[in-house]
Amino acid sequence: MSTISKENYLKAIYQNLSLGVAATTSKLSNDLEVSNAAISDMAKKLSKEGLISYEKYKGMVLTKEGKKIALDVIRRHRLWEAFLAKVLGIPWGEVHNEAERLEHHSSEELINKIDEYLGYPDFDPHGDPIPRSNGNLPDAPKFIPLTKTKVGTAYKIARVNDKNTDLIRYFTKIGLKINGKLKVVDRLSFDDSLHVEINGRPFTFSEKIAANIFVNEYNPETEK
Amino acid sequence: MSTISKENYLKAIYQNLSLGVAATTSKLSNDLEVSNAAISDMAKKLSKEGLISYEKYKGMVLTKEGKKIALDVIRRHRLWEAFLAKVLGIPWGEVHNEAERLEHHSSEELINKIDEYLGYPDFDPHGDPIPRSNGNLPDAPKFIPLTKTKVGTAYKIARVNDKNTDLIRYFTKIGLKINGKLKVVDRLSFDDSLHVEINGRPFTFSEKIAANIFVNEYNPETEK
DNA sequence: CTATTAATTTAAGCATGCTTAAATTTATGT
DNA sequence: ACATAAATTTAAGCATGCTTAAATTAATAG
Repeated sequence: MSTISKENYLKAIYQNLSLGVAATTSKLSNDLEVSNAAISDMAKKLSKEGLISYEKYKGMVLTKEGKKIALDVIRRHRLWEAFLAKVLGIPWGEVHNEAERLEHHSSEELINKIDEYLGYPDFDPHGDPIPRSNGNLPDAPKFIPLTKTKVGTAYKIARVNDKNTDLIRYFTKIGLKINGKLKVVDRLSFDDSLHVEINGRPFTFSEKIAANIFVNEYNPETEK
Repeated sequence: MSTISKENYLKAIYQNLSLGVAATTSKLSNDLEVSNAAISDMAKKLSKEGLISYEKYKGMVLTKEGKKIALDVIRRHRLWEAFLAKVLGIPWGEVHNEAERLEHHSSEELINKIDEYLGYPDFDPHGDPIPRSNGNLPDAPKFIPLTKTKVGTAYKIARVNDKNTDLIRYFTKIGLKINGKLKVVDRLSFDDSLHVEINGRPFTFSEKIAANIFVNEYNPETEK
């Protein structure tokens, strides 16, 4: 049987794997803020239930069924984020924490109603793609980490990491928003910090901040 | 510390006491669908935490603090019901089950946003009063159970029990709605079944159904 | 290649909130 | 009043999902 805890484990495994990061015991221990022993324990259970495949000391991979559950949890999470932001005007930096709890307590019918209400959106307020009810992700260009962009080039801001409320508040403050334009002015090789321009104003991002921002090619034709 | 389970116990105790029903072990066991032993167990814990006062074999009473939590859970429940019905158009018979889960997973900020969005409503879709954020209940005339009404009199439908989806679906089907008019035509002494008129159409309610409907005086002046 | 370090797993234990079965207390009928 | 029934509590046990500490396996440096 699936529980809140198992949903969270599956989601965390999915999110690591989808970023190309191995779902190891220590990585998950860090992500989920529980001990290594707890991860090891749960890995056995999820494996026995056929939701992950797991060999001792080797990390975890989702089975088809495990992936389906993970995507469903993510769907619920992102739809809640979009819904709360749109209807209640909750700031995009704060919807994550609410969604983190609500995602485990909503019927499929409720989630589909929210989806319908929002007009079947493809992305949540942070630019993350929302899995459809059939489990597919909408097509979208692959996100480019701001850390890997070219100096002198303009990009479209496509996604920010949804997990840090304070950082997103700062983004709001400086006018950084999804689908906005960002120009990479310079990158200091000393610390990989970035000089960028947003709405004509200059800002400097540490590498750590830049790692939370993702962009796409900027296409002046399709933008206003 | 308060948990989902404790919130549910406190809510159930409150709801019994507010109907003038003693919060005994067996009553709560029935309401919460757990064993008598579980109730007994929890009674000790809640008592130790100062949320109820409890003497063995004597039933439970909420302390001030326990009542505060109970009212807060009820507030969350009823605001969710109102919100889901209004925004998503979820039928009034179905919002209860969703609210039953969401009530335990919403921050105070979220609940207050919902309250604000709805314009600080006094009643939920079933006619139940919504506790305010300060813990007070809105003033309202006391509900009269349909079972205690006078034959030949017209009443305003004020509240229905929110717990039975099927029954509420039936109410919808026959045009029974909150604030609607209902005339008591006859009561059979044999089984206390009621003949009523709603929108000019006659219906018969068993006593069991009537016990789930509550009314107020009908005032033709204030009604349209 | 081996010693040391890092990562992971196993073992034992704990809190929560249930269960069933047995014991106990309270209520009821005559 | 007193036997019986009903209600309640106690006892023992279980599943979940954690913890810390010890044991084990894998990775890495020299």
